[in-house]
Amino acid sequence: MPSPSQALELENFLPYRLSILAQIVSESLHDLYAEPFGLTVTQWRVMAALGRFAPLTASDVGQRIVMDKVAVSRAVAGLMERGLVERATDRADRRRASLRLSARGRAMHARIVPIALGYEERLYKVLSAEERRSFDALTDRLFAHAGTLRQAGARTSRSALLDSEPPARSRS
Amino acid sequence: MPSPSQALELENFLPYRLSILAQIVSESLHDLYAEPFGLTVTQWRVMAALGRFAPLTASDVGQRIVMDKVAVSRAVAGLMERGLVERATDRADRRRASLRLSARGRAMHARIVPIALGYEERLYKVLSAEERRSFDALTDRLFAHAGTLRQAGARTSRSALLDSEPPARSRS
DNA sequence: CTGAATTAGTTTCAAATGTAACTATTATGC
DNA sequence: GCATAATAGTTACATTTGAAACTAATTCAG
Repeated sequence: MPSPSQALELENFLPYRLSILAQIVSESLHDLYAEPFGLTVTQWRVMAALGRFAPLTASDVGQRIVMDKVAVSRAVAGLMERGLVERATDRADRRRASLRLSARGRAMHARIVPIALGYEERLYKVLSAEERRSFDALTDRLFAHAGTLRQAGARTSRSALLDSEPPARSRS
Repeated sequence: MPSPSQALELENFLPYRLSILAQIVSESLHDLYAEPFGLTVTQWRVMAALGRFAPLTASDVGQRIVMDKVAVSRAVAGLMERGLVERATDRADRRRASLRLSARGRAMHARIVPIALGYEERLYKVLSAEERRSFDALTDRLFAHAGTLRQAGARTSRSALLDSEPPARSRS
């Protein structure tokens, strides 16, 4: 078996494959909540982050969902306009503001979660339970490894996601 | 084991995981070719498609790399300006134009391919050969299944990718 | 304390992207 | 053949997105 890799076979090229798989999945899911709830993908992710991890600052949200602070700021602005998110300025440090879902936001969140989980469930149906675990484990490792590869010579190094631990507050 | 899924754990939610994994991989790769070659992600994908599948029309390219014709048109315009791609109008059907890499384009392509494959190789190093095959097979199935799920109630149904067969020319 | 440096978050401006309209060419129905 | 429809591709406009500048508040050095 000579030269194992000389030609770039796009259809077998991992970055490309991941990209289109992620894209079709993300769009499919968006199709389910966009119209009934009027949320963009980023807005939904902010809501999901707040729904899961109680009060968070905008920066915390950004670290959670791998989104820069500008994107978070805009998504939050839109959500606050619609009364889905509440902001409370931190009295000790008035630069910060902790965010949480409002009652309306929680209600909407509660309606979307089953839709999202239902889609995931349908998608996963094509895999056996074991395959599913295997796939999760493999993506975890790929993700961690991709992060370390990126360190070597990258400007932005914001990583540490796929992680259920909070990102370690800078101050105690 | 009661209610197997009630809360949405973002960090374990497949669409989210796929999305950020694809994002970090795509960005890491882009870091490698963006600066030296001055290509956007879409331009590089067009070049990759042309590099692999000889002469293609703009529509063919779009089907190959899952990109709408406007995006292809713009990427091609940029590539032609730089003399990386050549266009030849089809004499039989003057709406069509077949695209191919120019000599310069082929030279650049030849320099980028090893970089791309090298990145893929480094990324895959975290998996054993068997895990790698397994991961590929699982993504294939997820992809195919995601496509069928999307059919049911989707406006755009452009699928059929991850496939090395050409997308069946409309005319013989 | 006072001034430089940090940090949280927003706003501004430019580039990228998507949708819809448009041009040019070919196919189809009658 | 001729009007209508369909197809390939581009252009125009409106929205989204990202990078950098900016505001406000806090920390840190001396």
